[in-house]
This record gives sequence, C-alpha cells and structure tokens, in this order.
Amino acid sequence: MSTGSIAVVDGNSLIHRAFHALPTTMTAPDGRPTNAAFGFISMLVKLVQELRPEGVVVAFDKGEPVFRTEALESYKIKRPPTAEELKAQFPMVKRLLEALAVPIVEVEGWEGDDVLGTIARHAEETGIRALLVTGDRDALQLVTDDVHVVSTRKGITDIVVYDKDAVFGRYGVTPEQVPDFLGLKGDSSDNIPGVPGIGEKTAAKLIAEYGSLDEVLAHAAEIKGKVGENLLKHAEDARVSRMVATIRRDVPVEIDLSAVRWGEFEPSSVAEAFGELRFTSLLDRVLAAAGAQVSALPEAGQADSGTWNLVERTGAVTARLTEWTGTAQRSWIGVALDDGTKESLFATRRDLAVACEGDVVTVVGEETEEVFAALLGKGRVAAGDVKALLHELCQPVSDGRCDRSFDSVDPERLFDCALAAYLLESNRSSYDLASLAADYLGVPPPEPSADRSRAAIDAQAAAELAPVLEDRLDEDGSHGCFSRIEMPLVPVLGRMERKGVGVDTDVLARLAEETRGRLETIRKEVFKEAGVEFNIDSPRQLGEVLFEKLGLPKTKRTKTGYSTDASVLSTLAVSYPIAQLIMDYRELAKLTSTYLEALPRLLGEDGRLHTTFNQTVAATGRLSSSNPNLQNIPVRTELGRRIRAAFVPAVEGHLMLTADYSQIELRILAHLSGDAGLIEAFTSGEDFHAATAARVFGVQVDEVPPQLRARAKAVNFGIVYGQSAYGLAETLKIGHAEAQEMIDRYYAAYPRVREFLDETVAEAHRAGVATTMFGRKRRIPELKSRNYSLRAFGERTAMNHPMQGTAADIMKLAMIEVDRRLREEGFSSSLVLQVHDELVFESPAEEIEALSAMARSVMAGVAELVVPLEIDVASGPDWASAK
DNA sequence: GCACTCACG
DNA sequence: ACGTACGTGAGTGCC
Repeated sequence: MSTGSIAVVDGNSLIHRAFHALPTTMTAPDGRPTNAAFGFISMLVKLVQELRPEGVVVAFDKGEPVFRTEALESYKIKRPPTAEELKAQFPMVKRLLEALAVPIVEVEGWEGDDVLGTIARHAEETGIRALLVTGDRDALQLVTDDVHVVSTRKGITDIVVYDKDAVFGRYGVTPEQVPDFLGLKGDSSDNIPGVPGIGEKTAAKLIAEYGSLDEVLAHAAEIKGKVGENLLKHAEDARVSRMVATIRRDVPVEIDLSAVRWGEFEPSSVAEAFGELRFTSLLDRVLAAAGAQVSALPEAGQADSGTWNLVERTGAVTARLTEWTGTAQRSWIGVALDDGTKESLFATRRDLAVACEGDVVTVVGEETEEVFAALLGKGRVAAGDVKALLHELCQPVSDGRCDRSFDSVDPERLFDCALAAYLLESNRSSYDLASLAADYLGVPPPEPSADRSRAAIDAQAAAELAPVLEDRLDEDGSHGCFSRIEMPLVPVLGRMERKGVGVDTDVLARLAEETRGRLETIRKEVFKEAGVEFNIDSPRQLGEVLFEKLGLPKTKRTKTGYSTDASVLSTLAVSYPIAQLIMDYRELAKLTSTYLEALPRLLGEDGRLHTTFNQTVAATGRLSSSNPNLQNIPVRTELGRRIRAAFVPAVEGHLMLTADYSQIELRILAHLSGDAGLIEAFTSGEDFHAATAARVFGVQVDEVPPQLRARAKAVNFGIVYGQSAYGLAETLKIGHAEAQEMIDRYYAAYPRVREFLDETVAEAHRAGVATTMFGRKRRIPELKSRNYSLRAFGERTAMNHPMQGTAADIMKLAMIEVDRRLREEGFSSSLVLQVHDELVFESPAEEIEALSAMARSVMAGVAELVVPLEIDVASGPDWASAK
C-alpha cells in the first residue's frame, strides 16, 4: 500500500483570505460577486498542483463553539460581521467543491480548526500524512513529523509550509508549546486576551525558559517588573486563553480518509458548475491539475539521450544543453533555481532553469546537480547569486559521477550578476535579477506565470545580463576587481559558511545563568534609586524617569525625546550612581539577549554556527555577516571576552588561530599619501599612537602620558573616518576649538596627509566617485547635494573609502590566497571567520606553526606598500585566548 | 516598520 | 547658517 497523503483545508480561513485578497468587482453573469469563490478554488488548484496530495477535504465552521464562548465571553466578538457579498459565496464554494468531488466536513458546534486537528489525528493513526491548509497561525500547534501546516501569506498567492523546525524557527516554540504561547500572548484577531504587556517576543522567551505556561505561572513571583506583575494578576486569563486557543482533536467526525481521492470528479459536472460562474481559465487549470496526477513528470531515464532529464517549459524544444556548452565560448548560460516546489507532501524538489541564446529548459529535481556540474565543466555559467547556487548544487558528497564539492568550482567559468552590479554601484538597494534587468537591459522581465516560472525568467535574465554587465565592468575599469577579487572569493566564502564555527553552548548556558542573577540585582538597585519600577529596556520610560522624575540634567536629545545612550549615561555617571547602574544593566542585557540567548538557537544540525557572509552589502567593499552576525562577537569588556571564549574548535586537539592586520587603514594612508612622518612612525618600530602623540604634541615618544596617547589615538581614528572638529570634540568631550587645534597640529606634523585628503575630496567632486588602490569604486552622489550636511557626509565618505575599501581589497586577496594554500598544501586547518582585519582558523595543534607562518606571509605579501604590513598571530583553545 | 541603542571593525 | 565622526546587524519598544 502506498503512503497516503491528504490535504485538509480550513474553508472559512481560506475563503476569508480570498475575499479580501481579490476585488469584489469579479462577478458572475447574474451580478453575484465571485471573488472569494474564484480565489478559493484558484488556491485549491495551486495547492494540489504544487503539493500533490492524494486526497483533499475541506472543513467549515458550523454553529457556535459553545465550550469556547462559555469560557471566554469575548471570544471572537471583536470580529466585524461577515460581509453580505461574502456570505453569499459560501454556498457557491460548497457547490463547486461538490462538483469537484471534494468532501466537505462540518460538525455542529465546532470550528474548522478543530476538525483539522481531529482529521490530523485520525490521519496519523492510520499512517496517512496530512497537510493542513489555513491562514490561521493557531494551527501550528498541530504540526508533527507527519502533519505539516500550509499557511497563506500576502493574500492567497504565496504559500509557506511549516514543519516542526519551521514553527520553532518562526516563533521560537515547539508546536506542543503553541497553546501555552498563545495563552500568554493572546490573539487580537480572536479577541483572546492573553496577559497584558506580553507580546510575541516575551511569550516565546518565557516559554523557552520555563517550558510551559504552568511553569511560567508557577515562577511568576520571581519574574521581574511589569511582566511578572501581570503574570500574577492575569494568571487565570492566561489559562482561559490557552484553553480557548487549544485546538480540539476529539470532534465527532466520521470520514474514511483512505477513501478520499482528489481528481475523481465528473468533468462534465465541473464544467457545468464552473461555466455558470464563467470560471473558464480556472476550469482548464482544474482539469490539467487532475490530469497531471496521472502523467506528472517524465520518468527518470526516459529522455532520449539517457543522460539529462529535461522538461520543456517554454516551447523551445530544440535547445539542448550539450549544444549550449559547445557554443558557450561565445554565450553565457544563465541558470537559476526555483523556490522549491513540494513534490509530495514531504519532499521538496528544486528545479533548475537553464537559459542560453533565448531558449530555456528546466531540469527536474534530482538531475540538477549533475547537470550543473556538467555545465560548469564545459560552459560559462551566469547566475544572480552564485554562492547560494553553489550551496544548493555542490553537495559535499562525491558519488563518482561528478565532483560536487566547492573544490571543483572554477570561478573563471562563473559570472555573478549581483557582484558585477555591486562593483558598478555598491550602494544599490537591490541586486535581484528583476531589478538588474530593468536597469541594465532596459526592460523589466515578465512576472512569473503559468507557463513561465520565476526560475526560467531569472535564468534568462542572468544569461542576458552577463555580457552587458561584463562590458560595463570593462568600461568602468572594474573588471579587475571582479575577476581577481570578487568572483574568486565566492567559493572561499562558501567553504567558510559551510564549515561553520564551533561553539560551546555549555559555556554560554553557564554565563546566561550567572548573568540572570546579576541582571536582577542591578534592576532592583535601579528601581530603588529611581523610587519607581519601570521598563529599563524602554528608552522612553528611562528618559522620563531620569530627566523628569529625578530631574537629571538634560544634555542630548533624539528626534523623539531624551537621549539615554552610553555617552549621556557616562557623563551623568560621574554625579549620579543610577546612571552607572543603567550602564551596567545595559551591558548585561545586551550581551544576554544578543549573544547568550540568541546564539544557541542558531546552531546548525552539526552543532556549529553557520553565518552568511554578504558580499554586496557594504558600500566600501567590506563583507558583512548575518544570521547570525559573527563579525560583532563581543571582545571589549570582560563579560564580552567570556562570550568570545565560547567559540572553540569542534575537534579535540585543535586550536583557534587568529591573524590580524595591525593598523592596516593607517598604513594604507601612509602609502597613499607618501607622508614621510607617517611612514617613519610605521617603520620606526615605535608604538604608533604614542609616536603620533609625540609628533603632534612635541614630546619624546617614551614620555607620552597616557592621556595624550589616547587623544592621539582618537585623532588617528578621526582621520580614517574623514576628520571633523565637531566629531573629535564629541568623542573626546573637549571643546570645538581645542579639537580644531589638535587637527591643525596633526596636519602640521603630517602635511602630505592633508594634501592627500584634500586631493581625494577634490577628485571625488570631479568624478563623483572615490577609488581604492585596487580600483574599487564607490559612487558618492551626496557630493552633488545642495544640503550642506549631506555634502559634508559625502566628503567624509570620499576620504574614508580609499582607506576602508583598500583594506577590504587586501583582506579579500589574502583570503583567496590563504584558501588556495590551505587546499594545495594539504592543510587540515580551516578558515572559519573573517572580521574585517582579522582571519580566524581552526587548526590541529601540530599545524599551528606552519599555519601561522603561511597566514603571516600570505597576508603581508598580497600588497606591496611603502610601509610593511604587520600581522599579529595568536592561537589558543578558544577565540578569546587566541589574542 | 521605525527609532533607539549597542555589539564589532 | 548649517549640523556629523566611517562601515555594518540585531534586539527591544512602541505606534
């Protein structure tokens, strides 16, 4: 017996969605509105086409769910009455479903959700997999290994399938915890109160911490602030809310699920029912969707060549991939993966669209990896996001037929349209193929339709964009950065992302435990000092308490009220202990929520953290890191370093090794300006900031007092940021005139620096761009602004870009070379992170020495400057000790 | 979804 | 007279 699968649709939910997503101007010949019916059936057809369940059932609400309304008077009373136009469409939908031989289930006194829950239970008991279709997020509580929820978003066209991981990923709670979660959070659309002041975030946090609503309520007394207070006061509300939000699974439903079959309708009855409403296009789709059940996709191996299994989707049958790879010396082959269609309820298939010279074919499912490998071996392949493609199509298993690892990737055969556009305009807001095609081909691509998928459109766009962008790169003088830096970096970043970095979650858990107590103590002290309890996390409430209730001096304002940032608090801390307490609180709270609590939730299946390195985000050419951001792991405070110490090698006997560029941006400035004093400061072997202080303030290098060194350091930073007296005064908390004088003295000590920066700004005004040593450009439209402050911003950007951008270029070149040497020389070490001027490796202890030497020589050697590039290397059992 | 704050370089 | 140091990503509060 084959595995059964059934889709169970929440009729009320779907019909409401459809009604609101489509205009009521759609009518039948007799004038009745048909928008909801049309949307409903359209969605149903899409569903069976994409998810291919063997059976379909639709459940509707019937009567009042007395057990809910009696427990909670307010239940659903806030709902506006159903519109007349919609009411009339319920019978219409039911008649269409009857024609389609789709069973309708409604049970007096029960809601559709409960029917869904019950059928899901029956299905599981009989070994049938179920897909619950509803726009209602409550249903997520029903998700199990064999029951998934399909939810609609943005009207009815977009669907998202939730499995257990997806539920947890979205809400941070397991399906079983959803009712408890809703008990806390409430649900405004159903008028379920929950606990006041507790929203999605807090509810998820509490449930994650205590495991269940009952446990949360049992510990309410120890939960701080308003939240704890409200938990005590509204415990009963929470319990009632949970009861009401719990979907019942014991509805008296009688239906033989194994007998339900989609597609066993009488075509003539369907034609008649659909014809009455003039749903002609929908009729075609329904008949096709039913027919597709039998003939689905060609069997593997059926294609005549016996190698590639092609489904032709565009009408261009003649094109063959082999021909294309033959002609690919001239033409680019565009490829794109689709978003993933559910092949069955529980298997996703990702097809690959391949476009060349105007034709597109779609390669189905399992063949995609081989086809991609073959293309890469022979042709030139263009795509919108090559790294993402490699992650999907280069799985680290080698089955003998083709090498699917990142190692076989030759960047010269690849063209990433986003990276090309990034080099042309590094401040674009979007690099998606549709927007690139609109701007660089002059025509926005068509929207996806029944016979042209998003993937096919993207593949064509990539194929057409590649030659155009390549010409533009040549004209712009940016092709070198593209072919020598950005493209070769792609597989390097891919390997780093795939490898991930090790984290000791026990260390994080212990720190979290320790921090919780300290945080609580500080909170109480703050409340004692303030004489009132409030939410310290709310800048608004905090401002009110500090500046109105306590009457502390108001120094800085934000757009919306008083500023309470660190600079304000540190000024106040001198005279007011509460300010210091709040700073302490902020440090703990920040590190707890951003790192201690968040990181463990983001571990991959291999127990490691896998970030994404974004290559087209930072306008200067730097990388950025997200999901999670591993470029801002704490280091500056003691607690921060203890968090950093949780980053450890996964393998026993391995160590972390870090290699970072020392003062790279100022060394670049020394090189670019040719300033003798600056060069001398870097070649003399003296402490750089002390040397600056000595020159600027006219004292002996070994007699620079710490305060002067700190000031010199701030001026050095300022130079990199595009110095302004205002900014320097702000950071150093000194007067504007004094700051200006320091800057003047700095320029007097390093005259060529001023000349260089002035020239850079002047050139940027002329050309509208700033450029790095390696030719990476940043367009700066702000320079043309008539607004002083915008223009001044543009000028600072123009000064900063050559330094920050060249440093980014050098680091990227070093990464490419380090990665090559690691592989060619058979190292067992891996490059795992990059933090702008630092590389982090995991390495077997016995390789540490060789790796240090290699990293040092590669990093120092990738660029020849008039001052040496110095590299600090350190290693240890964790990231913090490798300093 | 924006404002604020703060983690990193 | 103007009004900010450069580059990021993420958590929280609040409308």
